[in-house]
Amino acid sequence: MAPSTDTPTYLAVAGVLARSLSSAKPGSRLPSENELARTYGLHRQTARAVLQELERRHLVRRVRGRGTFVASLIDYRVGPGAAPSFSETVRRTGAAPRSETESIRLRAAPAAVRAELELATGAQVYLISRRRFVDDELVGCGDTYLAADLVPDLPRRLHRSASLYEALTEGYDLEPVRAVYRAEVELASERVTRRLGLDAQPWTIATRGIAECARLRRPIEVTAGWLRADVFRLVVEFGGR
Amino acid sequence: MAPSTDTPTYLAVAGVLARSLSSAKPGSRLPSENELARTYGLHRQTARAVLQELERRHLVRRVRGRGTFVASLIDYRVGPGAAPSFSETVRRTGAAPRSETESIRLRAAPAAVRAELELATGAQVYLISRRRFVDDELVGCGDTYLAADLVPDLPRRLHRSASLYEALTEGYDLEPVRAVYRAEVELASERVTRRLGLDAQPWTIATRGIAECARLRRPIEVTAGWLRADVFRLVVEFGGR
DNA sequence: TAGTGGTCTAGACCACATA
DNA sequence: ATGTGGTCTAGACCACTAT
Repeated sequence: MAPSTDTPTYLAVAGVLARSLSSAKPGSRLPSENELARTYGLHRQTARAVLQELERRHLVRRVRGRGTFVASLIDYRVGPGAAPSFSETVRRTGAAPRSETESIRLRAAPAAVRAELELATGAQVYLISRRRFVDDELVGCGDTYLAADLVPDLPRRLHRSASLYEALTEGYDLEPVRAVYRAEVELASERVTRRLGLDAQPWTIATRGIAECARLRRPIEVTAGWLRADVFRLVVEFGGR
Repeated sequence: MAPSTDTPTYLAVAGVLARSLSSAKPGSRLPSENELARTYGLHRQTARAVLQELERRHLVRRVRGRGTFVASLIDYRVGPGAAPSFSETVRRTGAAPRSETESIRLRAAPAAVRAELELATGAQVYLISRRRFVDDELVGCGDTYLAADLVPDLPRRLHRSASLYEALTEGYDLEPVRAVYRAEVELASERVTRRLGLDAQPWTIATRGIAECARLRRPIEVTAGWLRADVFRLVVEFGGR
């Protein structure tokens, strides 16, 4: 409240709140902008700056009409051994992962995918669009391209909330294994922003992978995914342990 | 200027500027907040929001008293083969890297470092603090711990702007090779924030590595580094190409 | 309907960099 | 001395979510 030194008021208050947040329960609500302004004797815009600073640090998430809530970062570990699994990553933190198939569409393979899957010109692929949730909060989305001839009748056999991996292994005897994997931190495109239900383009962990089937000795799927970078933290590890 | 639709003014103007930025020369100056307000007929705070939005997207960097400047992101590629070199990474983009030794201090090894370097209790290490520049802009900093017995007389033999790697290979016949490597995106600590000369804690790519010497068959150095995430972009790659 | 966060204007003072 | 970005108050309207 009293800016005794040169450190700005909103950073001072943010520091106070930040310290108290470390022991707060994820998902619990913070004071609103108006409450904060009242209790610290600030203008609403200054109180707002406090909460925005906490949001910038990924300590809270704010949603219009509802409030400001304590966030908890999930480490998204990437190593030479294995590409990370969304569900396992989330479950390890004690939260509840959920994946939902938005749509399954049959279409001619785009050129890039055709090259990666070693398909002939005009070959068809299934494009499977999915959304990822943590504790029922939408935190990511992804697309998978599958050579259509390998998974006949897929739309009927993959239901909305089923695991794609399980469908492939158990339904089609395909055992996808990651051959190429790439992850980077990037600003969401407008399309991904819309899919995530956000206004402003969020930073994301963008992944792209090609999986092969050992039995068939050929690449069978291409996946691209985006996870909100204010929910997941990219961690890379080589060697050690 | 005219909010014909529901998309806010500051995002509309930011979109216009963002498109024009893709063909702008990195380092060149954007209009100031006041100029922007004048040309678009906005209040200064709204013009400010425009430039802050561009900063949030890492398209520009702003510095108090000087102005807003076009930024250029540098990919910081990490793969199973090799840990990236700061200098090579920067040089490949056509920019000018520079590393500067801030200080070299002799001290008892901290417990964590002692374990990683397999040193006896009370063993001494050199702590070398360095700063990283791109085109004379401070973009990172780092610390290196070296077992003191391996590099006698180091403070006199490593000058301010020399390469530490070259000093080790040519001056001491040590050939450090990365054994363990870890990179993650994290908010800078207050200490790192100060070293980077910033007010607000920036997001950084934080790295930590242990290097061994093949000849001696033992770990010889521990390094920790922080690079501004609005200057570098973390990219991880496995397999392929 | 009340409360939340999101946007915008008006106007002020400040610290800092440059000339 | 001027211009830059950084902070702060005052007060307004809006869209969205809950009840």
